[in-house]
Amino acid sequence: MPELPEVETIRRDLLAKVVNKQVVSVEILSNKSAHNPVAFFRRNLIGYSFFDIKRRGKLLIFNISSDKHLLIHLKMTGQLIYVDKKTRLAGGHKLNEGDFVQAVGGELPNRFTRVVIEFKDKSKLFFNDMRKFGYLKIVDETELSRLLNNNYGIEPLTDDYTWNNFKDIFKNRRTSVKALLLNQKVIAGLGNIYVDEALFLSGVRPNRKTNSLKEVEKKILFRMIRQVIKRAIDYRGTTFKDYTDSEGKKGNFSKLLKVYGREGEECCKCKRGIKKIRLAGRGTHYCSYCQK
DNA sequence: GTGTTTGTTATCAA
DNA sequence: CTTGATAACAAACA
Repeated sequence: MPELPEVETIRRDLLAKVVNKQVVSVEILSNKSAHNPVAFFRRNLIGYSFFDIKRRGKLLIFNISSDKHLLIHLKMTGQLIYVDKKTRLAGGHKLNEGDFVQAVGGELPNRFTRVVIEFKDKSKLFFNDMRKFGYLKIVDETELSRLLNNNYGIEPLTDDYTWNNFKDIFKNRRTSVKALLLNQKVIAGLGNIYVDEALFLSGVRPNRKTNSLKEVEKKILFRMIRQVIKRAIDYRGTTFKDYTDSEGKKGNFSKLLKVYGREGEECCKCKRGIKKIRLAGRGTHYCSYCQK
């Protein structure tokens, strides 16, 4: 379940690993995963390289050394794992730490590998995706700006993330604060895990209507969202099930989660039980004492 | 066989 | 027109 911190971790890692390396081959093992005709997809990658990697919300944007861009969305179970020549020639992709999660299994490609991009230095980038929700798509400048302009709200780690912009997202809305924060067109990058965490850190119940939040609650939420996102990036993301970084390693933020996945456990503040309900169609975790 | 997991979109309703 | 609520998608696991 890669959200902003996980996608950002992958972006930073891959910047150092694949930028300015020429693509020499592209294997598409599942047509569903590449959202272009196969011939178009291969023709627009082979022979080119990526000169930069950007991110908007949970979407990765690889700038191709042409006028095009490779979009990669991991959705729920997507992974991008990079293996260099040395590791490949060593006869396997197992890490000493034994850190590969189950879905990777230590072997690449594996049965969930959908796309493989090989670079001139014999390194390879594997796109694994158990559930085939994720995708790779090559778009031109026009389509890219259309997508970015229409689908993404304020971005927590940029200069756009100001108190003025944040408080505006509550205007003229009356849904639950959980649904609001999950809406990528309102605020980009949060998913189920970090919404629950940010609301706990702010002492706000997920089912509160957006127009019921007091100014001070919104202010705390504004700060806590940025804080939890930053901390999670510092810890290289959260692995709850399938997420791994570009080396197949798990994220370290999992043990710092206060409510997500902790149904029935003691609240770290008040020692009462963490509750789990269904809200906005999602499993929702909170403390009914600490969150008002 | 059933329920559960979630990012995003489609669809329908208000 | 806008906004919201919900189903659907897909695959695996308990």
